[in-house]
Amino acid sequence: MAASIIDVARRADVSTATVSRALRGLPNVSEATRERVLRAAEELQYSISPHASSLASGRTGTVGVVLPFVNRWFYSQVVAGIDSVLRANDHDLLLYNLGDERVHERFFARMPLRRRVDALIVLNLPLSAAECEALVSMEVPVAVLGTRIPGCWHVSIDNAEGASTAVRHLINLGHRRIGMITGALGDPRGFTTPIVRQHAYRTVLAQAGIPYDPDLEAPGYFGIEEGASAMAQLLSLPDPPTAVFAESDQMAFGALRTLNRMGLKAPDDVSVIGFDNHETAELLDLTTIAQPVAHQGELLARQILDALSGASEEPTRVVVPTRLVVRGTTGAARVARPQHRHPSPRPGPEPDQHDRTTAR
Amino acid sequence: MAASIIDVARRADVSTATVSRALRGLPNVSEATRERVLRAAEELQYSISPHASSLASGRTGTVGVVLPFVNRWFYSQVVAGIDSVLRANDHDLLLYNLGDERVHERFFARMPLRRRVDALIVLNLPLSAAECEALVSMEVPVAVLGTRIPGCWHVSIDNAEGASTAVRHLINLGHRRIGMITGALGDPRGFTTPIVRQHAYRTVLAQAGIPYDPDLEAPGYFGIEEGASAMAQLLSLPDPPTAVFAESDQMAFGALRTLNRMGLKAPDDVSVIGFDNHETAELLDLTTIAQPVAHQGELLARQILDALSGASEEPTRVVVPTRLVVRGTTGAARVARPQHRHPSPRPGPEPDQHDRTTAR
DNA sequence: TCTTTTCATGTAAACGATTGCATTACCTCC
DNA sequence: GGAGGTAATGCAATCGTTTACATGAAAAGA
Repeated sequence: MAASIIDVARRADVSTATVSRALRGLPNVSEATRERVLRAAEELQYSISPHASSLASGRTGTVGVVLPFVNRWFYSQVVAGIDSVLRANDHDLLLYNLGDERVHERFFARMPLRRRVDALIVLNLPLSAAECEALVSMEVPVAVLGTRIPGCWHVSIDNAEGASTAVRHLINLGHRRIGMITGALGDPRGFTTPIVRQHAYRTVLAQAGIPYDPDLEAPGYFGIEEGASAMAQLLSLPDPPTAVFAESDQMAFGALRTLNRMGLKAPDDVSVIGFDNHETAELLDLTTIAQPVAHQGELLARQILDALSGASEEPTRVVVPTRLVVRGTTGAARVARPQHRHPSPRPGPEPDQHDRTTAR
Repeated sequence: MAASIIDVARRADVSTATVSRALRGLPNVSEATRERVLRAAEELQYSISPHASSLASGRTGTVGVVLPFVNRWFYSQVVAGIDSVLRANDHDLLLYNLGDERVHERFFARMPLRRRVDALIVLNLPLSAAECEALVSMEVPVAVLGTRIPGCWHVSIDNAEGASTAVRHLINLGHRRIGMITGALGDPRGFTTPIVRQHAYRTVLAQAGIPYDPDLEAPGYFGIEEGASAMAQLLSLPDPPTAVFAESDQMAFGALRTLNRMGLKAPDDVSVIGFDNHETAELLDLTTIAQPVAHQGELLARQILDALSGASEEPTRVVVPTRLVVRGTTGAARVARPQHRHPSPRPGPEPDQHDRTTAR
């Protein structure tokens, strides 16, 4: 049977109140007493009962993390970032994986985290208005990545900027026929990231005077396989793109595989740029837009800790920069192919510096 | 203020005891009453206080997962597997990332999970004898992956079998000079996986009559970068290997990168085989030993649930099979190079079937 | 009709901490 | 030497459940 605070109190010959204060390092405990308590606790191998403690104090010392996939690189990276900060501040991390649609529904029907966590971190979850409200109604600080929820702390990258940089990079290389592999779902429900990126893609093309062609947008749903299919779809066009912007590295990987299987090469046949700087991107020599992934997790955790400590009263929003990383899958557009009537001018020298270029 | 069980009791005009029973679906509650309680709870948006509940019942409904890295593919897969099973059985998952050595020490010094979880799942952690004992002394069921701890439930693959299959595959391709990129740490502390694989490598070579050469074993510490260095080291040997077995795909990726940067190709110059069947392995066309990763997580969770429900009294051990997946990075050994005195015989036809071969 | 069972419900004591308030002892200062 | 202040400690209520036990009513058996 594990020792309780009463046992410690008896052994140190003080009241349980004093034990509680001594153990938590509160003031108003004499040095002698504190030491006696500490020793007693040590000898009895006492460890506090977190449940009793939270029941009495109302604090749980736990932060819930709700996300759609633990097993994808991006999320596991963010979780690692959150964990490191939380852990350093003596908080626990309760993981909620909402991948399955049924789990998702159940979560919002039963609100199992209510009263169980001091705060919530929500990662890239498509949420209905009612669901957002349900979260807010838990009356704990909520920090959000990707999704926009009013009244919540917020961390994000500048998606418009990142996507624009990617597309501009391709244009600078002389490409005019530029496809995009999008991640957009049917119902975004507040998960605006893919929409923002897609919008940036269209805007930049328009600014460059390139006409809009809906056929050049293929859905890849943020998956490798789907990215591969999307690329196949783009290549089957009568006038296929010479460059493709995939809004996630995973989809770009799929795209590269498709090229590979069709005997084509990047960047000789098609330039490919991704988004994320996934750990595998370097291996595959993929040009991409890097975002600080684990760092965003750390920021979320810090926001939460500040909110909890009262240091941050009002929800804040922090935007972290992205960075263009030029590698081997993007290159100058080839001179016009036979079916073009007017050969396009030889592209000028690539204005982006090579490797690790910081955009903006 | 959230409603408590007392509010529900008042509204349904019963005692809190009855509310508790009705809500948990216990017998001995009349249908009429149960319905009344359910409605009252619904109307008040009541949700139970897990802390009060665990304090009173002694159960926490939470399983702790302790691991060295959340942000590596392997672990995030396992966690996803654990999560799915736990979630389906209404258990929560408390994540403990022990990557940092200091966090590790603190964990065992303070045992923060004591009294906080009903059970523990430990993934591939190098643990000292004292640490193992500390875990066992928590007096909750413990399920372990990779590490061996007496008195604990256990899931694993047959590492000896898997590694042997990998090395045999290379031998069957006619290779005689076979290197290994090992993951072994200085102090394994019970994390025997790399040792077992290394031992299998040596044994199979010996069985094939190939003399042991310590220079052919280079440490890669399960990392990409380190795998890359290990490969560089092997290639710098006076008589470099014609094939390399990396005991993890990540290290194999690093190895491939090194080859690539040196202008060499797999399998033309060096054959490479990995271990894990990492999601990226297919992309890089890496031959590897596949293990069911998420599935092992599910098994661990199921063992724990069985232990908790009393269905499994004694710790059990389940071994899941591995499978050789032949892809493009392994090929027949080239005929002997100039410096060899006697040309080795032309290798016979590859006995392993191509792609998706199941090894035992 | 009078036990004996069975079933539904209530009573109240845990569970193991935290914390507002009261108390005591000891200083300090006039 | 008494008033007032401060620091250390104790008392006891409280947090929101669960659950052993008691109770009473209805059903079953004799």
